[in-house]
Amino acid sequence: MTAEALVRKGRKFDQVLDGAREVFLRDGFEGASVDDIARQAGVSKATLYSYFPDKRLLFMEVARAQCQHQADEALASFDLTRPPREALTRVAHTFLGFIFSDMGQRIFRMCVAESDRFPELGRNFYESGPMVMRRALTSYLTAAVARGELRIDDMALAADQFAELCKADLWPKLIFGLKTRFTEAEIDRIVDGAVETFMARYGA
Amino acid sequence: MTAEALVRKGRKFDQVLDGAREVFLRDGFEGASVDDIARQAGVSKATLYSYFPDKRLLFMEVARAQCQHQADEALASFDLTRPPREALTRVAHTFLGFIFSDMGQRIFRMCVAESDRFPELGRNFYESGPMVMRRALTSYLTAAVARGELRIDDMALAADQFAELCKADLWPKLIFGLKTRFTEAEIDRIVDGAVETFMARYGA
DNA sequence: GAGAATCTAAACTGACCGGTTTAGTTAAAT
DNA sequence: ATTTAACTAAACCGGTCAGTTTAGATTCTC
Repeated sequence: MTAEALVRKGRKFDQVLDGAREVFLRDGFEGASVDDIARQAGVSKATLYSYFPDKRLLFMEVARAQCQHQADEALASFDLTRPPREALTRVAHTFLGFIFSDMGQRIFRMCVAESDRFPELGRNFYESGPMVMRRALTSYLTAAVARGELRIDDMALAADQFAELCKADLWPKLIFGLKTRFTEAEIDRIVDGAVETFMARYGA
Repeated sequence: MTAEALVRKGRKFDQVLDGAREVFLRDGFEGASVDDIARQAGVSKATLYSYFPDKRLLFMEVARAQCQHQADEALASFDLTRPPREALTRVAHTFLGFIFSDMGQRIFRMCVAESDRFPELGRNFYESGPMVMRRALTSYLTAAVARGELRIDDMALAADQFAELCKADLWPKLIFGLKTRFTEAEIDRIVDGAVETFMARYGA
């Protein structure tokens, strides 16, 4: 008996989660039927219900795992030692690459839509979304200030401002369906503009 | 026969729209049942269906009207003649006052959630939401640049950046349910920070 | 290979929902 | 006062969905 057997009672646990993720992300919470999920997972409905007491908890688990996964991935490529313009440009591209991805959008949409039905979901997403970005940026900014490369009084505010600057123009267009993808040039315009504005305020 | 009788065939048209708005904003598109709407509107289901061929079109009409109404309201108080710090601070407070309102939030949530089911909805919201803000700001910035109070190369980018700066920190917390309202001090911190950063970049 | 745990397919329950219909009532126009 | 347009309440239809049950098949363990 392995350790996780206490939680994952059977061998098809992962199949269920994978199928649920796929269908939930495609159709949303209400749009996804449990029969669809079971079919997608290649599992009987009874098996699914032997793992999760109801649809709501299955959804929560999918969302939680997905947020976790993305937070980890986002944190992977951070270099605290580079000078501000370079580091910020790089962070911005990573950040946008994620929130503009199909997966990132779907998760955002789902969290916004369902976060009053599932208050935990919103909090969870915030923790492993905006909060991760803020922490990563803050620690970089702190290091850069210590090196005398930046001058910042309110570190958290500076981090949040930079994140917001990166979304200018593009994010609303994406989220409300006016565009579905952007050229390198469009992204560079925003990122360079964000870095420029940030440096104008906080550059040493 | 009045002019609007061609469109509003009967006397309870407004009742239906009012009831629909209330229920849709409270429960979302899927969550709202037509029976609920009819009950809330104080109207029979048959009457409701005599005005609108189906639930989807009723929803679209409610959303359209609501977006229009808010766009008009937002544009009311703009003073193109004031100096940047004052004008921007004022715009920021108006802007935040709206997007932080209960109504503003609900509409945003609804548009995000349903804008792949109803592509028109997203576009409509964008036109009478972000786009209105951008146009208003752009025209102010243009005037201020002409007066020599600001120096801006990409007007649209500057406008979008300012709007984004105003949402730093607060907006994600609100939208993901970490907080439901903010103190004056919390808002001032963000608005002042936004104006400061904007002026650092674009001040003449 | 026996027994226990896990899984399956499919039928079923009970509830809800969008939309229609019916038979009759209220209000407005002439 | 009569006609006509708008409205009502309630039953009804076809369909979907979450969740349960059943009877049996598969897989794992020892």
